[in-house]
Formats: sequence, C-alpha cells, structure tokens
Amino acid sequence: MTPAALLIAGPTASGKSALALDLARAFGGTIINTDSMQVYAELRVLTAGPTPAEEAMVPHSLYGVRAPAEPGSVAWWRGAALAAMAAARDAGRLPILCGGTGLYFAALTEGLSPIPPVPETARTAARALLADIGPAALHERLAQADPATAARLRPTDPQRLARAWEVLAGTGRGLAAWQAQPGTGPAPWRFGAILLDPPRETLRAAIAARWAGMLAGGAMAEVAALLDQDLDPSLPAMRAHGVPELAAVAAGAITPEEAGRRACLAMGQYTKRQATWFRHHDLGPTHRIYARTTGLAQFSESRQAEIIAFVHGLR
RNA sequence: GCCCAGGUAGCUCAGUUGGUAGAGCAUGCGACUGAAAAUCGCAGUGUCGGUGGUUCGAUUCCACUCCUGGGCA
Repeated sequence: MTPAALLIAGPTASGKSALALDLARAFGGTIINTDSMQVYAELRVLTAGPTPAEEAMVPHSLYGVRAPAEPGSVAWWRGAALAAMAAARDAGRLPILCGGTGLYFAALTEGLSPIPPVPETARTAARALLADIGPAALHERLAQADPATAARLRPTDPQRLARAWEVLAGTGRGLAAWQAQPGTGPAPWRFGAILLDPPRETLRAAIAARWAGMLAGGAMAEVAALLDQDLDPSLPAMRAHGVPELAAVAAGAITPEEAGRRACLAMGQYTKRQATWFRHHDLGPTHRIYARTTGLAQFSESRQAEIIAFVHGLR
C-alpha cells in the first residue's frame, strides 16, 4: 500500500511549525523542511527555523543542511525530501512536510520535468549575459534560438529568462521541449494537507512581533556572521527576508527601525504570494484552518479531534 | 505679528495655458517546472483644504479663511 505523508502548508508566521511539532508528537512523526530558506544553517533565527530544543524533542530533517555559498534547488530538495520520507517510513514514523515554499510542495505532488543538471559554467554564463544585455535583449535572443520557450516568457522576467537560457545552452534543448517530456510525475505517496490561511492582517501583526523576537534572538549577529563570509549578495541566502535589511544596518546605511519596517513589509507581501499559490494548487485532501495557530492546544476539544481524525484518515 | 513655500489617491509628489486628474510606492487580485523568502502580470481609489467671487464651466484665476513647514521678529 502506498505510504502516506502529511503536508503542513501556509504563509510565513501562520503557525505551521507549532502545529507540526504537536502533530509529530501525537503521531510519531518526522518533520521534513519544505522551506527553501530554512535549509541554510546560518539563517536559523531569521528564517524562524526550529530551535535546538525543538529538534531534540522530535526528529527534524533538511533544516540547516546547506551552506549559503551552495544554493539548493527544487530538484535537489525533492531528492533529499524523498530520501528523508523513505527513512521516516522505514523507522515507522509519519513524514510531516512543513513549510511555505509552494514550488517544493508541487515538486512532490505534481513532479518535475526530466531536465538534466545544467553545468555551473552555463549557469554563470547565462547570468552574466543577462546582466550584460538586460532581459529584453535576452528575450530577443531566446526568441531566435528557442521560440517555443520565449513565447511563454515575458521580456521583463529576468529570472526565468536566465533559466531558459542556461537550460538551452547547457543541455542543447529548450525548456519548453524538456517540459513537453514526461517528467517524474507525482511522488509515489498519498498526500494529505493541513493548510493554514489566516487573514493577512493577523499575519502582519505576527510578523512584526516575530521580528522583535528575531532581533532579541540574535538576528543581527547572524547577519554579521554571514557578511564575514563575503558572499555574493545575489545568493539566495543573502536575499532572505531580513538579511539585506540588517546588512544595511551593519553598513550604517539605515536605522534598525527602517530595517524592521522594510523587512516586515517584504514578509507581509510574501504571505500574499504564498496564499495565492496554496489557494490554487491541489495538495490532496486538505483540511483548511483560517486562523493563525500556536499549536493544537489553542483549539477546542472538538476542533482538535477533527484535526487528529483528519491525520488518522491519511494513514 | 510679518514674509515665503506648501495643502491633489493610504504615503511621496506631478499636472491641468479654465472643460472635475496621474506616476512611484503601499494595497488588492493573479501567474509560477532545478537560486521560488525569487521573479513577473493586472487592477482600483480621489468632496484636487474650506467658503465665496469671476465664468457657460473653477481643482486651475481672484478674495477671504483654516492648516503645515521655513524665515524674520
């Protein structure tokens, strides 16, 4: 019988981790990170990753496993997550995938195209070309070399244009051609999801409160340590919410208050994109909770029973 | 008290040689296939500070008035 896994999805600061912790304890689960930023160890505080105490309480996987200098990717994450899920199952534990990165969930529930890894040289070349000629000109070149892919991309979308170019240059085939191929398909698991979708205003308030906690919890030192590594500022880890802002404080460019204002604004905007993603993607049978959560205990007995029953139904 | 500069979208401001207005940001909605906490698309909103005058018509010109900032006293 196909094994089951629980997905806990929702925007940042909606309370996913607290709920995952409670459910992992109730069901004997392993929490598997489904957040593209919590994979970086150096970012524990700023990405609201699990504390050492929480990690001691329940098995956690894929948190803090990459160096900022070596960015992850959906494909890497998918492979690592599948391995972690298999390990959890073999240990008789329920895999609980918890995070806010919609693309990562989709890699599991929908699959990925069979695009081979693109050589690092092609990737840096594509980015250099983009920086050199700009997105509009890159789109024109792509339209010559790979019209099918170019037709699906806007000349204003630098990130996707660079990706399209590196795939073409690095594999000899265009992205559209690859994506027309049968891909991995959905992972051979039965998925069910708990989706947190609190009102935006609630999330903004939680984000502001959490920001204060992050500062008190050493966010500034975390950024200082990152800056010491002298990394390329375009690296994903260097662009995590709060990092550029606190780096600007360290450089004396803005005040801590201004940094907080900007970081919280960016995180609030991010919650919108997450909510949009999750509203329009199917994660399997889904139990929706339209409130921010601090754990199971906040719910009434009957609501708790509902949630427990939902998870039981998956197994 | 006097002089100057301003009061236009949630914010910062542009503009209308008189025909009731527009950018950026914010906000809302959406897209999303290997760096996704990324990247991109679409949309709305206004007693144009108040009152009166001139005018076919005033947010625009005039008078008075209120408010804000700066300077002088």
